[in-house]
Amino acid sequence: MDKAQVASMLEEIATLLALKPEASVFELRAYENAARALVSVDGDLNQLVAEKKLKGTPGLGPTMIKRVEEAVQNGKIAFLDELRAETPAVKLEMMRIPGVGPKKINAIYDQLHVTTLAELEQVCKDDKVAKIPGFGKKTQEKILQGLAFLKQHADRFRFDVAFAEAERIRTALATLPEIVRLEVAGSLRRRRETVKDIDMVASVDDNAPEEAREKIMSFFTTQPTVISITGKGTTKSSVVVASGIAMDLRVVSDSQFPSTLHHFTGSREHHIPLRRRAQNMGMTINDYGLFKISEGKEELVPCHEERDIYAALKLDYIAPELREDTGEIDAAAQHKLPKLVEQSDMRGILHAHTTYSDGQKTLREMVEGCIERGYSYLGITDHSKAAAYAGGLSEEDVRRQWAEIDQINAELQGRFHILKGIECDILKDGALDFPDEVLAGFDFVIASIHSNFNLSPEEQTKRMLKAIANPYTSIIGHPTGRILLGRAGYTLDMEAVIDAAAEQGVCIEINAHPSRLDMDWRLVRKAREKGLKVPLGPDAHAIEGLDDVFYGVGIARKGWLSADDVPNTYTSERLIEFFRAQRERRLSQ
DNA sequence: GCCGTTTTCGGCCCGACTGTTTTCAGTCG
Repeated sequence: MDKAQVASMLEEIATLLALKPEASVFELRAYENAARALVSVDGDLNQLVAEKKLKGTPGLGPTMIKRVEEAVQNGKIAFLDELRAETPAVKLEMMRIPGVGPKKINAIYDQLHVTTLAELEQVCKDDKVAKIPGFGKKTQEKILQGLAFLKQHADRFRFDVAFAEAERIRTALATLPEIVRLEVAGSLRRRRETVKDIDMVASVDDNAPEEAREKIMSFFTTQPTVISITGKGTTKSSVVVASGIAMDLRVVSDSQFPSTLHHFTGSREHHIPLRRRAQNMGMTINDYGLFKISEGKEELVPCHEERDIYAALKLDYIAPELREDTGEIDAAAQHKLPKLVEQSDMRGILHAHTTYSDGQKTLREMVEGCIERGYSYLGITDHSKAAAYAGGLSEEDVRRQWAEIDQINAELQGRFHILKGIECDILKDGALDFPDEVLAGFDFVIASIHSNFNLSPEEQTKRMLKAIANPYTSIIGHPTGRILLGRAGYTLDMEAVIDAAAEQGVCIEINAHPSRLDMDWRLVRKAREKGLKVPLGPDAHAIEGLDDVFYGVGIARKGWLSADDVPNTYTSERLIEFFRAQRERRLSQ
């Protein structure tokens, strides 16, 4: 039983408590808090429990510790089982319908006794839901729409999909002279790997006439990518865009813009301690501003930018990517936030493929793509021979590629440099796919798993640890193999992997492909704390794939990385020396 | 259920929007 598993059990308790009319909302919140507290605790949970080290963790009181211990020792929590037993499964399913919460669920259940979502759909169609006191036609229609939406989508979208939709509309809106400031907010601005919807905030001049807002909203709701309008007013409008993502636009007076943007950027988890801090300082925050409370009256604290809000709370500016309540507020108070890596820090590409294996472009074309984008080096990493499905390179292919690299490097001397790399398969037993004498010829080696995903967690971890122990391994590629919204990835003990990599001085990449974003930012954070270097790999199979670095930068920032934590921000000379020293140190161990 | 430089009891973030009502409950972020 690991932390994530126990945390999800605590979350389930919170949800089930929400469905119990007599339960206290504060008890419920205590379970939510405990779940999050547990995830961010350091160390192996079994060991923490055995050594009684959970005591003193904020958010984990005596009851919560008892629940966690029970989960670890018995694999279950009796209280959770009790709640499950007394809660019909359909109530949990109904929680996923937008606009439907515990109160409505209980009312529908008590009055109509539905046992499945299909039955719920039927009683809506039979006009029975609208007749429940406090309900009406619109609520019934909204439930039907929500059910249809649930059927169509798993209700989350990949970052890149949502980002592209948001950019289309943002660029269009930016042409309106009425708009003073315009920003994407929400989880998209925080660079979450998947998002539920898109939030956008625009401002108009404080003295702008009502027509200005109306014009903006009409323009917004008639964009070509809008497939349906779910709400239209002068302060907020909601639409669904082509890929099925819901999108909200809020229009506020420019003086309110920083507060509104901040509010809708979230996260909710970040805002809770921030508001508590404000309260302790005699202030209050809402989406219209920051107010000083004196003698019962609220006095606006002028904020021209988001930065001013944090400054008024005696905090360094907290970048949106960090607003997840994972210690950023304390760090900001103590001036200990890192200077986050930026796209402009990136000097070269590590992890790209060519026509030698499964890439679509030649080595030379990939080099040209890098030069056009202002990069000064490319670490080329085609597949090794075990990846037969991807045209993995034989030793002979490798030597042929090295010859071409030497030739192009000679041509481009002083302007651009290609590093000889390989994405070498980690075989089932943890050995690498080339013998040492071949591996020694590469400037660097990315070791990745592409087969045997279904080993037991123990075996998979052992396999990965063996690959890390190989002195020629420079970087571990896409460490969990997950495909966002597609597959979970192989199960292995990532904390053990990070510890081993830290001990041996091996890097773990952030695979920047938007369907992977692997390693996960929560793990990046842990890797940084252990002192790992984390390169960004676009895993490009075509020229445009080089641009995926952008997604990786977002994840690196969410993992609190600075430029110095990311080797491909180094100059090519420094990077080559970094890999050389890494190998020398490991061979001498 | 958790927590404490005003507190071991009495708080716990806050406001808008929607849909239903005619003054408000529920949901959301």
